[in-house]
Amino acid sequence: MANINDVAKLAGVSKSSVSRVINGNFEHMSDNTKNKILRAMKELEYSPNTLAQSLKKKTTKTIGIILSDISNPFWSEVLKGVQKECMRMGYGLMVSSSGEKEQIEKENILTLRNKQVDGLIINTTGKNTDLFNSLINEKYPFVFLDRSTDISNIDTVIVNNILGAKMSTQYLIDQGHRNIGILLYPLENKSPRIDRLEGYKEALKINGIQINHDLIKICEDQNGSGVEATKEMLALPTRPTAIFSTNTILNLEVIMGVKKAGLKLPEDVSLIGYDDYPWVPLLDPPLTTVSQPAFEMGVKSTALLIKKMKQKKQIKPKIIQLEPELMIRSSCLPPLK
Amino acid sequence: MANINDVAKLAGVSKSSVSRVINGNFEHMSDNTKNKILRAMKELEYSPNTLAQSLKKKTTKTIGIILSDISNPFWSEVLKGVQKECMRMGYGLMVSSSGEKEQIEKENILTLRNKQVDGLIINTTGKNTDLFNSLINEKYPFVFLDRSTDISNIDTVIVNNILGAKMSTQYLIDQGHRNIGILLYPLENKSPRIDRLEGYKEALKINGIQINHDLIKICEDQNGSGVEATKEMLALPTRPTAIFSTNTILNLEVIMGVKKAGLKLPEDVSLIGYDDYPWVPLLDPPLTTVSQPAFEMGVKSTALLIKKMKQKKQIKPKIIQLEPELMIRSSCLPPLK
DNA sequence: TTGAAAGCGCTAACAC
DNA sequence: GTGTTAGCGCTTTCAA
Repeated sequence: MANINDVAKLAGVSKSSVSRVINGNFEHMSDNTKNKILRAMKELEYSPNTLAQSLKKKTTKTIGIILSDISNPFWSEVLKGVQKECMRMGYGLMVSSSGEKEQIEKENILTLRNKQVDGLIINTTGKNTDLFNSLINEKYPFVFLDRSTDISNIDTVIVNNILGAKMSTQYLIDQGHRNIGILLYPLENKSPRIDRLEGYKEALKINGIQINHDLIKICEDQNGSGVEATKEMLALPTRPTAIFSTNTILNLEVIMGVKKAGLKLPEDVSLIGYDDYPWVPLLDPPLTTVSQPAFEMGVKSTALLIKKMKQKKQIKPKIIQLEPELMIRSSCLPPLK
Repeated sequence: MANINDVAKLAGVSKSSVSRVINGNFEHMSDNTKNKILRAMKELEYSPNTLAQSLKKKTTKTIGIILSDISNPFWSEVLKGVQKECMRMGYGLMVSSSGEKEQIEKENILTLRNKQVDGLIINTTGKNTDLFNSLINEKYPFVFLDRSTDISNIDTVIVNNILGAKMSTQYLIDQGHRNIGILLYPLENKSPRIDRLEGYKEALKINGIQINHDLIKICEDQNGSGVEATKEMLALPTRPTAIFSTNTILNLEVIMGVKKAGLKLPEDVSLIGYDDYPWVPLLDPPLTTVSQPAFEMGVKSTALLIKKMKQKKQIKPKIIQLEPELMIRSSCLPPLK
């Protein structure tokens, strides 16, 4: 691979001049010099070493994203949006995944930072508060995606999860349901989970329905736990006539759980899931779900980060809240009398 | 952010010594010096600038992947495997997507190369032969993933697509089907598509079934074209009693197409799809598909690339061929008499 | 309009 | 054991 010196030598000029054409600073350059350099570059198939440029310019034109769980198809869709916006803006993208582990999240952040990426999109585990505070201190640009933390004043792209849960719970209530179960992954510090439970409770409260804690199931993260949880819930004396599932994986496990309990969907029990995909309408039964604008989340968070990186002086952080949408299909029916 | 000079100054030593402890070359260093440096590093919260290290060491410990189409959930699964193996081996990962465009693929490759990533995993559009040849010339390490090209002697991770198509076509024939339709995206130079058509034809041939070109539908890439293609095929005088779909997106479109044609799956027409996911068994009907080891493809291609990068002298390129598996569910029935 | 020289943050050969 | 020095490939003053 040829370098700037090779080009300079071949063109018979100094490397400063070559650098000028690399960076498009021709204004005061003779056409002759310029052409000589251009020709030499072509001949050597030269293209500048981005690493060296970055070291000097102190910017890599690359951002990093840290996902909590790359397994969830929801994040693939988000990633697609991130990727697209990066491409459009001429940025590179480094991807990593924390697997919901605080420690790995921390390492990933540190590694990416050392690689000098210009900014970070973080779908945080919700912990690591100290680290985030120190990033803020250093004025290192980052945005939170989908999940916020206790730390206020961070640019964030988020979906209205209270609304999503409220809408779907209300929809079930409107159909006549009173015993509505909800399945969640452990709340920990994760705002979407907390908010979805909150929205569920709010809807019940507004409608004067007592909260039954047996109908709130916290499933273990990641291992088919939703199937068992569903069966347990359906074995309850106060068996729910409807279930609200708060995660893509859980949606599938609830469907399996209901079948295993020997019950029929939606005749015996109604179901609303979370997140929407092209295949959801083709499930048996076609699932009513809360749809989140995943792709848009990716695009918006990237745009927000890039904007933040570009502005020299601190501007007031922005919280972009997107709205979920209830996709009504045929997995809900009024309860049997 | 502190740099190596700050540490050296604070510890009262030269930066060579600091560099030594960064790189773990303590053997001949006094404990005293070492401790002074360690303390200074901690105090300044120092961590080395990877960019500068890379420029000097001529290796970035980062690889790049170029996907043809990040939209397909299949690639999310592959990416998961790539990500995991990168993590395990201490490599960073840069992700880009060509959207099946030759020109964008080329730009992506060039950009990543300029960013000095140590190697590339390429799920190629199948064109860009000249570029690949020049990479080979420069001894720049890359592996092909899922698709191969005319260029021989490239490390490649691939799935046996002929077998996948043959297995599923044979399965349909065994059920008594003779009129079997196949849906494909444009073959262009894409080996999996070519091979799947080949496998389909081979199975027919072995069983003495004449190929009917009306039953081979090439759908336009990416726009619901599969729905129309299915309807057209089902309107044929020699209407197929079974359909073989060769892509995740097409699977869904065929299901929709059959419904729109007023036909029932699997009673009126059997269907085998390609690629498997947790939600496939929950579709209506539970879909029989050819399952590809997507995650494993990601892991294996990464491992192969890293191995290739590490060996100094050229070793004979390796083709890793993985096997697909037919996941039999209930979307196929013997044809009506 | 162009070139010389310093320096981005680090490593490594060499000298002591 | 430790420091000096040159240099990775580039950009950017500054001077000519």
